[in-house]
Amino acid sequence: MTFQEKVLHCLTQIPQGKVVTYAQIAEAIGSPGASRAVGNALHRNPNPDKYPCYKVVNAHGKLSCHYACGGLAAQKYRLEKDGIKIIAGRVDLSVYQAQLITKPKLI
DNA sequence: TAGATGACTCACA
DNA sequence: ATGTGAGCCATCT
Repeated sequence: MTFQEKVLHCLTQIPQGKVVTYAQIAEAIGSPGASRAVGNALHRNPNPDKYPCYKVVNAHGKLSCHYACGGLAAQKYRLEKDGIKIIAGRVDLSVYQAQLITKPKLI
């Protein structure tokens, strides 16, 4: 399982109405600090339709301005549709940050 | 194999 | 609050 596979798998584990940060994913897949690499994996997301990459935000809860699957507007739209309130272009991590209990390595 | 790149993060001014 | 600089990891060229 490649790094990208792990990242994508984590995306499928994000509960509806929640979001996660890049660093969170990196830590969940066993590579804490690889937040940048996570961004890379999402950038090369092979199935943007299957993997909810729009649920991934940076450490400040802000949406990625480089989101390539419909643009920032689409990302915001999907998040709101998931029940996530966007405030000033960002989400309230203290409320919407999900706990990534995903452990691809153990499965 | 080495160097450059990026959807990041943290610390400091 | 905003801007800059350095560190980080996986992938690309």
